[in-house]
Amino acid sequence: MAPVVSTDTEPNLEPEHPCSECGVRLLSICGALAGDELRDLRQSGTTIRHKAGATIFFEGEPVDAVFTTTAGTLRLSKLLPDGRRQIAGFIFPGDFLGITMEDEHAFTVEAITDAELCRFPRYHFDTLAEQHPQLERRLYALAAHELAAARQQVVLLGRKTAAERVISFLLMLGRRCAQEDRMAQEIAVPMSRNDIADYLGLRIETVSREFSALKSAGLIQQTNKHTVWLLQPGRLAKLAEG
Amino acid sequence: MAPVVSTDTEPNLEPEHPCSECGVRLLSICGALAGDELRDLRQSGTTIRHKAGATIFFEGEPVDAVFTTTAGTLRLSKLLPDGRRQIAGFIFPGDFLGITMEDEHAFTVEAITDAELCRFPRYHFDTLAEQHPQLERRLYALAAHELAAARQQVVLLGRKTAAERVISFLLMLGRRCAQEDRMAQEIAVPMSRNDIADYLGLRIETVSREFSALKSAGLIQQTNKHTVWLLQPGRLAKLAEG
DNA sequence: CGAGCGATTGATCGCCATCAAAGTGGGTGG
DNA sequence: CCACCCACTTTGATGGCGATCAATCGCTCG
Repeated sequence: MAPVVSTDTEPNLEPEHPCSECGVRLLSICGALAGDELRDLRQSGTTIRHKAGATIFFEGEPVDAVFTTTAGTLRLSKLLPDGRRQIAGFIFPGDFLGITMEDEHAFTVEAITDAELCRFPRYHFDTLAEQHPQLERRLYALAAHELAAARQQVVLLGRKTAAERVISFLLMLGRRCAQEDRMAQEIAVPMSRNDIADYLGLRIETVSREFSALKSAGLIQQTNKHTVWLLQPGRLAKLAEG
Repeated sequence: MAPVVSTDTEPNLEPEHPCSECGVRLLSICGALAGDELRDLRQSGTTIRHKAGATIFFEGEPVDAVFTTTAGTLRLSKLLPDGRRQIAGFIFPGDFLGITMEDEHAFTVEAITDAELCRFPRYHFDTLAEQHPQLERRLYALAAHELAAARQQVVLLGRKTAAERVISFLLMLGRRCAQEDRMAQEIAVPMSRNDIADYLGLRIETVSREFSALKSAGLIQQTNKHTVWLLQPGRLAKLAEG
């Protein structure tokens, strides 16, 4: 969710080290480490792969590991007893998964697309964090970022109209792929209408209608269901805030 | 917002030290420090008082300080351009105010009741945090806690009905004053109906109606507008989740 | 080509917002 | 001490946005 903090310089790393090829290392938690510390972390970590739709962990399960996402998109969701579902956030490559002090997961995490993660046992990760202030600092920065994002979502859900929610959502996705604010921007929308609806506190039909309205207003354009062009980012940004 | 982490032992502290009398020290960020470090922090800090309704800082202002709340209740809010307001959270005595990596405040903070805070210049606080891993760790724990709370609010706003929102809100307040889960529990509700409405993503009339409904259902009881008894916590808890 | 699932579009409903008016209580000044 | 005021709250009547119900479309895969 958070457009993650990046480091300025590439720490030394022997070329054959598997993490050296990791495309998201510098974006994620691992960027805070180098050399021996990274080797420590790596040795405790395993790469896990999940098919689209698979569950990484369920709400209520014990928190015994943390993760770094290296590929794919995940969703963080919660079910009410009667089946209503709310998605609290999406997790993209480079995002860290494991900001909590609780013993149980408060949310379920599932793969939206095929996904790949690095899994680190929690006890080992906690120890490492205690030994490396810069890692702890990075964790704090990530937590602060996630908190800001969650509060933005609170504003969206509490006070925005359906149209504003959908536009805000597209702009948020756009910010992730942002290469200079281009006039027209192509953005990937890996999640289904259902996921979007459950993220925005709407029903699938409403999301669909809002997409259609944006298309006929000439504000967006779609080639297929998972690719959207933002045609007028400036106007969209205004509309997103009411 | 977060029922804050507490330490087990009271660190040594010379009796005449002003912080030694601080009722919330052990609950807040300062509990991570003792002796010289606490003196450092204290020397950089000033006590500030605000009347009910006063603004501590506005959204968009530079973040040049962090705060610990020692008395009173604050609200964290954001205005949309057309005047719609969303309250992202309430801040109670002991709560830390300043979890961010941004240069500008994302939210406005105002005093709901007369309030008292300890104000610490940011540069000094950041330096102190860098020098004291246990302080950084405490900050991380607080951030993780706030994140969990914010995501709970996301679920509330995205998927709960008006009745469920009001009940969840009362239970959240109840958890703050929780002395054993008593059969009937008295809770303080320092904020106005308007604040409650803007927190729950509802209008004031709806909040009022839901309070009335809970009263006639025998689930709560009110002596005055700012005191509520939870008569059947168990049933309320069930109703809060749908 | 047909089955099946997700997405779209249309018709109607219901919850909560909005509009309106009356009630309540705390504070101030006479 | 009381009368008045004003802001907040409560209650009632109506309306609208988004949910729900329903039908069709369109794509993917067998």
